[in-house]
Parts: sequence; structure tokens; C-alpha cells
Amino acid sequence: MPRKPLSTEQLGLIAERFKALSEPSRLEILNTLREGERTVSEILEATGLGQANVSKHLQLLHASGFVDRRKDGVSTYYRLADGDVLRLCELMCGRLEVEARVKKKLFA
Amino acid sequence: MPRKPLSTEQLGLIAERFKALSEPSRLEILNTLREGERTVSEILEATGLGQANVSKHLQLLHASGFVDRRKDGVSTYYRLADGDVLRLCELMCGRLEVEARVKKKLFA
DNA sequence: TGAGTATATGACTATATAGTTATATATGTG
DNA sequence: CACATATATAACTATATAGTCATATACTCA
Repeated sequence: MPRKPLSTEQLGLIAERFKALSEPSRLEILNTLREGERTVSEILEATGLGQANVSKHLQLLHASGFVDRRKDGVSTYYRLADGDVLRLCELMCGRLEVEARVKKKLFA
Repeated sequence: MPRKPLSTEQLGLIAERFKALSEPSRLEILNTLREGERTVSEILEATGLGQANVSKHLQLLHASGFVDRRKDGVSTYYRLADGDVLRLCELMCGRLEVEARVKKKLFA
């Protein structure tokens, strides 16, 4: 949250973006795209998710600006739009690691 | 997302945390706590949300590790657990600003 | 102890959405 | 053109959850 207070409208937009990242299947898709550009078919294979399901998730991730895409012939290639997804997830992972350490210490 | 690939289980935990931040009401609560420690009553007043509703949101935020709390007498004081919420939201805000600039440019 | 206040919790409803199935829309190839 | 393949979309179902109302719990004080 920045220095300035945020309007209700801004909070709504932020919430919407976080929601895009709040589903395991979508994170799995993004995780696949870490390796680089992939077609929908490749994502299907990598994740084991259903075709229609993946397609919808990709539409949402694209609408949220987390992935870019290009069409080439019959295929659509998706890729991470920028490094923010990685940064966001790293931040969350850091939290989880700390948490795990604390829990471990409690039982030690 | 960190350098190493993430397990399905880890992705689930990360998604869970993002979900905690994916509701406007909860962001509004966190936004209130930016100013410092607040009681539930103060949060009610600041946000205009219902009592039971706020209480449940606070339980969730606490379970997710985003807020800490202490009881003093009949009141419970909540506060941001650390700076990560601010960092996460700043990142999202940055994205939205860029997006807004691009949109503006398109219509210029 | 009884009344009052602050917070938490349970039950319920309404809404959003993940996943699936079936179908539509390209695009490429013989 | 007919057909195959890749992706997108529509309709539907099942599940999760935000919000609300009613109630429970916990603390304070007279």
C-alpha cells in the first residue's frame, strides 16, 4: 500500500488483481510459463488441467495483465507479461518459509 | 516465483495467501491499519462494515499471518504483522498505474 | 452478581466462480 | 472444399464465501 490513502475504487482494482493470483490452477499455469513462452496445448500437458478450464484461466490472466500472448497459425503462445508475478510470489514464499521455520521451532 | 519449481502443495498455500488479499473489504481493513494499531470498533467505524463481517475478515487475515493482535481488557487491538502487505499492494498499484498510463496514451 | 460493552461465532442466504461438457471459431492441409 | 487440429466460448453444476442476523463468550464495573 503506497504512502497515500487509497480510494475504494482503487482497492477494488487491487483486490481484483490479487484474486487473479488466488487460484492454485492459475498459479500452476504461471509456474509453467516461468520456463518461457508456451502454447495452450503445452500448458495443458504440463498441468494436466482441462482444455476449457485452462483457456478460461488464460483469458483471466491476460485480462489482468499478468500474461501476454501472440497467435501464430493455429496456436496461441502465452508468456509472463513481466517479472511482477515472480516478485509477488517470491514475497509470499518468503512469508511461508518464515512461517514454516517458526512452526518447526515451536515443535523442536 | 522463486528460482526452484514449486510443488502443487506450495502453490496451494501461496494461492491461499493471495486469496486473503483478494477482497476489497479486507484491503480496506488493512488500509485502515496502515495508520497504526486499531480496535475492532475503530475499524468498524473507519470502514462502515458490519461487526460480524469485520470480525470474520480479521480472523482470516490473522490466520493468514497478515495481522497480529493483542487483547487488552474487553478490546482486541489489531495491527499489520509486517511490511509485506504494503509491499505487495505497492507492487499491484504500480501495475495499475502503468496500465492507466497506457490506456490514457491510447486515447490521447 | 447483574448489567453493559466488545468481540467472536453459528446459521443462513445470495452470489461468484472453478470445472466440465458440448459446441463454435479459426487456421492449416490434402 | 472437406477435414483435422488448436483454441475459445456457452451453458450448466457444484462449491466456496461475503454479508447479515442472532447469539454466545469474555471482560468491566457498579
